Amino acid sequence: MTLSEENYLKAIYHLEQLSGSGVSTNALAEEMQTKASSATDMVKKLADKQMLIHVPYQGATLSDAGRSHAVKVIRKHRLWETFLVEKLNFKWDEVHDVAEQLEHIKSEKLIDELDRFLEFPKYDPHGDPIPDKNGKFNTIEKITLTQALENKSYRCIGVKDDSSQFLKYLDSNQIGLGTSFEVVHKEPFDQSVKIKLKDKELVVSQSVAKNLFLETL
Amino acid sequence: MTLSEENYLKAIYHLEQLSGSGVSTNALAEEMQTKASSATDMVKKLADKQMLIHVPYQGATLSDAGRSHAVKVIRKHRLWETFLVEKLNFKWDEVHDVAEQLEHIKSEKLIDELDRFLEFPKYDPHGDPIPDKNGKFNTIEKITLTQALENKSYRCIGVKDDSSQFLKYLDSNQIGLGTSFEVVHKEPFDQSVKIKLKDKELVVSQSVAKNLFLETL
DNA sequence: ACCTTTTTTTAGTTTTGTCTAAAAATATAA
DNA sequence: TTATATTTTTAGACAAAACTAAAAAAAGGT
Ligand SMILES: [Mn+2]
Ligand SMILES: [Mn+2]
Ligand SMILES: [Mn+2]
Ligand SMILES: [Mn+2]
Repeated sequence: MTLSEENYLKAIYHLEQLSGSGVSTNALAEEMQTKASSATDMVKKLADKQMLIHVPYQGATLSDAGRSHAVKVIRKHRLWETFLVEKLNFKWDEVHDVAEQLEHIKSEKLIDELDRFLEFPKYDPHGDPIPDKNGKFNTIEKITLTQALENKSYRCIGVKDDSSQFLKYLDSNQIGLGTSFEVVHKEPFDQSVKIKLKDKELVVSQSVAKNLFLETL
Repeated sequence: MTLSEENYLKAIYHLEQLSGSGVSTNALAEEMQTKASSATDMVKKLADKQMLIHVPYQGATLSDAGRSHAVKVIRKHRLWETFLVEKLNFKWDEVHDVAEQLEHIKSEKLIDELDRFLEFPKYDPHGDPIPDKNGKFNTIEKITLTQALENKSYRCIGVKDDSSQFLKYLDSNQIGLGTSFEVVHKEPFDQSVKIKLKDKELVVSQSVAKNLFLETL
């Protein structure tokens, strides 16, 4: 698998998770920031390599081999992100781009030893589950802040958007993984949410609310 | 700098160190395990990018920018090798191929934090000096076992050949970095050397002797 | 100096991954 | 159902990095 093929596999895996079904050429091109014709080319190549099934005009569906490889790349990405934060003083908004490079390093021993070195972490710095050596990982149900109820308390356990912009916004408002707060008010007009954390009140927009994963306290 | 350009820069740097002068196209092709025509293509490209000076039919000489970049890649290679051995339970014969991949990861913060995490090591697992952030590194004079004198004692401080084959040979004979021994006899007929280490005597061939770096005790 | 061998460069091709433009298939909507 | 819009695929081109084959330059030997 080349670097490019791995990135496409990861993108297809991601889109399959979101939609629950096959992945359209346009959606894939959009996700990969490229043209539909390029996506078609790669889908055909990956179909040749038995990584997915492609029915022309009907989209692509990962094979077991393709899904397994995608999960391996995701495992590497999340382990490296964890390493960068835990050992190399990176902030959670600085790790993604470097992990995008590191996830393509080829060495089974490297990644398994890294896993051991980090003491087999279950979640990465953004709250995403880390697949183990066999590709298994936790999928606890997470709600977003848009789904939370007034006067109830929650803990932040993940982010849907892991862009540097969003993460820095959270930092500047003292919200991180593990942060607990109470939902004070949900504004019907613009779907903004007022929360109380550490005795401070804060209003967050809908764009923020829908990207915060919570667990009920 | 692309991965390929970086590998060529490293090779040219290496050959310049060995010969002390400019690098011929053939030597470069040999080092890179490729054809002379490919070497010419890349030398021209690197000359365009001001990484080296190329006089047709006269070979290539690194510019300051080229040498500086080569040293940066070498710094990364050696820091990663150190990380693999110190933290991830790799043996010294297992690190090279993985480091060849890791040395191309682009992130200044990554490598400087790795350096700090490893507590600014001065030498890699093969005894090669690690350039610091500014590209400076120790160049202590090293002799090879072929140059050692009878009835004198030495300590192994490096290897010239870092192939897995050679390193495994050393392992199986209990020779590693820091190992001390006495030179018992130098055989004029075939340049083999008999040494005494930990009360055991061992005869090593000339091929072995010329790849072992020593310091006088 | 002249011929031969070796080294280096040039010219043209291949593969991978991208692109634009155009054609074909599918979806939508009057 | 038929026209229109959208999506997807095909066709052809390009850049990077490799290759082979051939031409050109330099080095060696007599
Ligand atoms: Mn990430
Ligand atoms: Mn992550
Ligand atoms: Mn090495
Ligand atoms: Mn080394």
